[in-house]
Amino acid sequence: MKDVLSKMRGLRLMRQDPYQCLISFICATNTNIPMIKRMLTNICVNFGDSVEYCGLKFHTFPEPKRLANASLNELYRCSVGYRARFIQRAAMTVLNGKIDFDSLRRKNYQNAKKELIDFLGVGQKVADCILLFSLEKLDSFPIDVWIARTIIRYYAYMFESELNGEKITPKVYSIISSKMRGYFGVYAGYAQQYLYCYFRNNKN
DNA sequence: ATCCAGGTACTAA
DNA sequence: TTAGTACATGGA
Repeated sequence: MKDVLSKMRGLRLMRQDPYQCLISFICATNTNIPMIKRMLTNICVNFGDSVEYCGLKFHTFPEPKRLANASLNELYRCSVGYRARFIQRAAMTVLNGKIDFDSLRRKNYQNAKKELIDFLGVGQKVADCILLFSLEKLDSFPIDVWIARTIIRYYAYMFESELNGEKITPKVYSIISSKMRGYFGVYAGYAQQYLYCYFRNNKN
């Protein structure tokens, strides 16, 4: 960690819009980063508004209303596959005001996480990402395949062989999560980001 | 052809 | 509660 910190110094978390973060990470399940970018670009091009900035054209992220009213067939054209249903439902829930991100921001990690997992298409990992990237829960420690490999390689000594291979079952997720959150403390999320970026970009 | 990718829902023990 | 399995898509 000491080595990673010095090499990645300056890496920072942002406060992404929670709704955009929710939709984005619903798209991020069981696929790869280039594909995620493609899905989100498609969503913006198909449903967002076109704007011009510094002579360049962009498409905004569509408002909840626009996505909630999109048909499944329209969503399929964004190459989101089986996620179309989840995206539609999530947008509707946000539109209806059935989820209040500002209140989640005031709650602690555990309670906020419980509410996020109520979304279809949102499990522990996606919830942890929203908590860390949008809701200021810096003690959230998202576990994807890459951070899992890093932990198995460098932190396996902390576990009593509860890690069956590399498969992140919900149970294994909980075990790793609580162990890492306990170890790194209130800035566990920053620890996760530094480890993730370092070991993903350097492909060790 | 088969596996994998910033996992999750569903079902049956 | 906990394992097995299906899931859309596209690249390797």
